[in-house]
This record gives sequence, C-alpha cells and structure tokens, in this order.
Amino acid sequence: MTVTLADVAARARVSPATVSRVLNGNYPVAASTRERVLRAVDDLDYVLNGPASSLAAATSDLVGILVNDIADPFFGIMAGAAQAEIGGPGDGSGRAGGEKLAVVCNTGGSPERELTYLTLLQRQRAAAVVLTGGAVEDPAHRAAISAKLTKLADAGTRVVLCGRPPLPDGEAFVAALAFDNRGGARRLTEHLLSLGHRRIGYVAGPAERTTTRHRLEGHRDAMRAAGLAVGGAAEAGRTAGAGRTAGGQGWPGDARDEDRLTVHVSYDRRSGYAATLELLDREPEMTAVVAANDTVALGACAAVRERGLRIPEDVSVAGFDDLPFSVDAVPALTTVRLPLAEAGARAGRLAMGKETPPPGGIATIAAELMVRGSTAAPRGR
Amino acid sequence: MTVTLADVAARARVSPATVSRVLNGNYPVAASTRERVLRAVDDLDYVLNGPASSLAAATSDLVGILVNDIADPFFGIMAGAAQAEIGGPGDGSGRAGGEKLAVVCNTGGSPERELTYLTLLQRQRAAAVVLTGGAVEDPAHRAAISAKLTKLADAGTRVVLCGRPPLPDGEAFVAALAFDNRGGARRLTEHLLSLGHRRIGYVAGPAERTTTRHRLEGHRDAMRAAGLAVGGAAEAGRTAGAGRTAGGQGWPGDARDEDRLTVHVSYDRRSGYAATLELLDREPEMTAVVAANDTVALGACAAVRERGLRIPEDVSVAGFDDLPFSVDAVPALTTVRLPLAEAGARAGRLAMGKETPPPGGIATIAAELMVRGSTAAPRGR
DNA sequence: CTGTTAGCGCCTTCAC
DNA sequence: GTGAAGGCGCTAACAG
Repeated sequence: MTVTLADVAARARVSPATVSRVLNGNYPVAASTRERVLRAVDDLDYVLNGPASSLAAATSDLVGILVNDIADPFFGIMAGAAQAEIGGPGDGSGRAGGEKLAVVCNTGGSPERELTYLTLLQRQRAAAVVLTGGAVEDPAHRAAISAKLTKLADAGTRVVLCGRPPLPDGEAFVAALAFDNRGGARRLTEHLLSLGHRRIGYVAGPAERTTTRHRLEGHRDAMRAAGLAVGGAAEAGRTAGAGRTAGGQGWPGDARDEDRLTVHVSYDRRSGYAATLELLDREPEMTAVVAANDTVALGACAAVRERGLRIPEDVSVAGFDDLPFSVDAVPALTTVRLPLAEAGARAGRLAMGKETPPPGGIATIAAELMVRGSTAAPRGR
Repeated sequence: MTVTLADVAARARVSPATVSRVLNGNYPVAASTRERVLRAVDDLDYVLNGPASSLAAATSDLVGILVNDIADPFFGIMAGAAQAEIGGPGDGSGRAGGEKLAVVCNTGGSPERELTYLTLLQRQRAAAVVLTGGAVEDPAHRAAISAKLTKLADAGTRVVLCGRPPLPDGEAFVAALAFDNRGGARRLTEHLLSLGHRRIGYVAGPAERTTTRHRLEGHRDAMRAAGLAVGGAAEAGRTAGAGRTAGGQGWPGDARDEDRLTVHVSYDRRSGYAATLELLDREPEMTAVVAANDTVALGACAAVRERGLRIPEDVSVAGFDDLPFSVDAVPALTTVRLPLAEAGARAGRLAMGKETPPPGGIATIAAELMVRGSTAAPRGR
C-alpha cells in the first residue's frame, strides 16, 4: 500500500542501498543513476519513512527547542530565529531532503513538563535540544534536569542553552548562551537613580527562576551601591546607616524596604497591574517602578494610570527585554534590550554544529539599556 | 551500551513482549508482573526507542502544530493552548508514558516551508497535524497543500485546521475551525460608521492570504452597505452614485477610493507605522484607521501621533484579534476579539480525537467587537 | 560506483 | 496471562 524504498529501487532498476544513498546524499552516486532514482521518487511520490531510517541510523533529524511560554514573544522571537537557522530555507519542492525538523515545545514554565519533553525528545533520539529562558532553581528539579541533559548528551544529542545560565551541577552541553540579566538590571536601576529616584518599586518575576533572581540582584546591587537598600541582617547596620545619610524620615534605610518594595509575580501584564497597585499602596511616595519584563511593565503602566498618576511625571516605569511593542507604548518604554533574535539564531547554529562554541562553552550576551520616554526625573514633592 | 527493551525483560525475568505490553498498557498484564517490569525500567533508566517503536507500530506519538509566525502572540496563544491539550499534564515523573509529543513548527508564513514541514511530519508518520492561521491563496500552493493533506489523511494522520478556512479543493481533514473574520471586520467598520466616520483608511495584511481577504471583505461590505466605497468597475456606476449622495466634494465615491485608502503590508508594527503614514499622506482628511491586526494597529497609533494627531480625537484607530497587550494600549484599543485559546484548545482536542468534530467537520468561531478608547466620533472639521 | 547482507529495537500475530 | 518468532523500512558495512 504505502510505497517504500524498495519500490523506488525496483522502478529505478537499482538496489535499495543506492536509493538510500542518493536520498541521503552522503555518498558518491553516478549522476545518471541519481537522476533515475530521483525520477522514480517523484513518480511514486515517495516519502522516506522517518522512524525506519532513524532506527537504522540511530539518529533522527528532530531538533527540539524548549520554551517556557510560547505565547510570549520573548520566547517566540528566540525560537523563531533558532528554528529558521535549523530548518534551513527549504528548497521549495516540498520534497524535504536532509533537513532537520526543528520543533518548539512549550513547557509552560513547568519543570515537570520540561522534564517530560526532554524525555520525549530523548525517546525520539533527537539530534539536538535547545533550552531557552530561565531555569527553575529548585534543587530537585535542577538535579533531574542536569541528569537528563547528561544522558541526552551521552546519547549524542547536542544540548544548547540559550538565555539560560549553565547550572552549577555542570551538566553537559555544547554551549550555553547566557544573557547579562544582572548587568542589564543594574544599569537600568542606575539610570533611575541618576535621574534622582530613591523610592523604586520592583515587580519581580516568579521566584525560584534564574532570570528573576539575576535581574533582581542587579537591581539590588545598584540600590545598595547607592546606599539605598538593605540586603540581609548581616548588612543591616552598615547599609542602614548609609541609607539614612541618603534619605530622610527614616526612609530609605528600613531593613525591610527591599522586601516591602519588591513583589514577585508571574510574567504577564495582569500580574504587573496588580503588583503595581499593591506597591503603590505600600509606598504612595514611590516615584519609579521597575518591572521584570516589558509585558509586566505594560500592566504596571496601566496600574499607575489607574491611580490617576502620570508617566513619567509622577511615576517612571521601566521594563526589560525590549520586545517589539515596547517602543510603541505611550510613552515609549525605557527598557533593557536583549538581542533575542541574534541569540536564538546563534543557538540554532550551535545546535546544528554550524558554529564553533565559545571558549569554555559559555558566552555571556550583553544587555543594552534603552532609555525612552517612560522614565524621567521625579517631580519634587 | 544503550539499554533496550530486551535488557529490561531480562532484568524483570519476563519476555520482551511482556515489557512492551506493560509499557503500552494496551493489553492485560498481571499486576505483579507489571510491578516487576516497571521497577526494572526505573532501575535501568530505560527510555523507549521512539523510532523503533514507531516503525514497528507504524504510528508515532508526534503531533505537529504549524504556525505562520511563532513570535506573534496570535499564534503563540493558539499553539500553546493546543499543545497543552495534546501534551497532557505530565505525571511529574519525567517518565513520559503514552504521551504525545506536541510540537510547533514555524513556517514564517512561507508556503514552501509549510509544505516542507508537512512533508517532514509525514515522514515522521505524525499522529496528527494542526494547521493554524490563514492560508496563502496562490492556486499552485493551494493545490500542493491540499494534495499533501490528503496524503497525510490517507496515511492516518488526523488533520485539523484552526483559524483557517477549509479550501475549496476540499482537502481531507478531521475538522476545520474558521474564525468569522469577515463578520468581525464588518461589525468593526460598522461601529466606526455609526460613530460618524466616513474617510476610513484600511491597513490590510499581506495580500493573497485568506485572513487578509476575509477581513478586508468584511470592511468593504460595511463600507458599501453605507454607500461609501466602490467595489470594481462593474459596480462603479451604482455605488459611486450612492457615494456622491452621502459625501461631498466628489468624495467619497471616487471609483478608486477603496484602493487609495487600502494598503497591504505584513503583520508587524513597523509596517503598520509606515502604511499609516502613507495613508495620512494620501488622505489628510482621514478620521479613522482600521488595521489588519492589533500589532499593526500599534504601529498605526505611533504614526498618527507622529503626525501630531490625537487618538481618538483626531483619528480613531482599531485593530483585530484582541491580543493581551491591546487593552493596555493608550488609549485602549478598539478591536475584535477572537477566542484564540479556546479555539486552539479545541483544535488540540480534535487532533487527539478527544472531541467529536462539528457537523460537516466545519465550525465557524464567532468574533466579538470590543469597543474601547481608541475610537470615538470624528471631530467636526 | 553499485549490489548484497545483516541487523537497528520494537510490536504483534500466533501458540501455549 | 505470557512466550516465541517474524518483520516493519531503512542504513551501513562489506564485497565487487
């Protein structure tokens, strides 16, 4: 019923092996023979049996790209760029030669689903796997993922991390491209501080994620450097003192300000909206809000306006990622640009072995501060 | 080296056949035996060989979801919902039982790549394929896709269309969920007309796509019903007359107004920006702009402001899709809501055979007009 | 350059 | 309820 390679061989009057050779193109075949085989393939409308070929060759042409949230352009842009690099342009014939099948898998940010997808990809003997975005830092999951990645690597699957820092466990990977979230966040907050802001709220992403932690750390680094926040009990004395020097009325400098002015939410605008309302309640004198990402920042903007406050006159708002829509926000959003498409494309090339990995396998990708209309000096009040 | 089913069988002291049976769960096995096998699987950290099993069973657990642009939330939302429905919640063990591997493939809107992906999926003997979003209407591609889908269906792959109308060729599919783009677009333009707008610009999507055509048709239906635009040469006389009755100074009613006030661009904000600038040049008296979708509308808003015009006082702007960010635009965007998540989920269930197809296999999904702040009555001028 | 020969690892009738 | 055996369709050594 279904046409097989043997059928093609018969029609082209060659052996199955020869057909296999022209199809895979990895072996010298006489031009005339190839011609005949190709014609037979077209005549019979033959399509290679993937599973059979993967079984025999012990490799498949599947490449998985894992993302935390496919509805978020942050991931869409990276995944799209990676996929374009992996899938190749196609030859328009629809015949699909030796192309890889680049597919994206949506984990929804769930470590369980991430693990499941990894297993499924392992089962398919995937040629490569690209993990994008921040990882959950829960030790159990971290270990499980590490073990799984090691197994994948052992089985010959190329593992690439994109926008995700290599874990301390040191799992096996071809390359890890990490964004400089910490540095970007620090520069962003420094920008606000230089504008004169002192009461800065922070809407952080979900706790336990590397991206969240790094961005928050960058923010706090800047705050502390300005003597504006307290890290933990150990630093309370010193930093509180510095704080008092800088601020007034016992503020800033309160040992709990960091916590009081930080809210953890998920990466969506609704959460940003709610969290900002909450921050505004906690600290009515707040003059700036830094959001975990641009999407959250949009929600923050809505909340600020909801309270009858103007951006940036009354409250400055900043985001992170510089997604395409951020420049169209009104006012345009000050944010930190991450070269998502470039990183995704590079990850794709790394997964294909088309590019040599960075020294040590690890590369840090710079984040660029984009100052736009949503931030300005605070009104004197 | 790599552990196989036979290894598990040996360790569990049963035959390979039995192991296969407990793994697939499609056959009665004594509880104690199953227990033993499962333990052996865990002990050995066995992972099924997908290609081998697909080859033997002549089916795979791969389900492909094709999207035009993975960086566009329009597709991300649908794909994510479908994937969640297909992939199941996972059991947290990372063992991955009889789960399907739901993957999304980014065609970039290119028919060639769409065809290539379809071939790749066919090669993998995919269990199902979900095609999302509008199709290109070029006859050659239409025929090629149709033929391919028929072949897939013949091979046992369940084909589901989501947000894509069934093609006239009548290709084989389990179900087709089509958005009421035409009706939604018509109601949107009717809303503007009822507000008093007469000079309405339209930033359409890429030509040759069903979505573009349907939305544009809906818009023109409304315009013509109001006697405000001219379809083609055939209708020029009649409609132009009606137009003159309604308008003044030979406008509206010009036989080329439809073309003059319509610009085709791709679905991104930059295009929306450029197109709107162009429209503003062509028709400075324009009081409203309808965009192909929300993303394009955002660009349109930027262009309107660039010209020093206010929204909605000077120019009303409307979008389509009601993506999450649209409500946060300033002013909030009037648009047409499409139940993307619901449609995607339903498509996923259909692909899994978990839901019975609509009568005739075709269902139209309603589009709801969302009136918000970006549209208002035109200033008298 | 091309044909021949063995499997790849699993599922699936069949018997028991 | 369980085991034994054949083959799914293709690739990868080998010969020639």
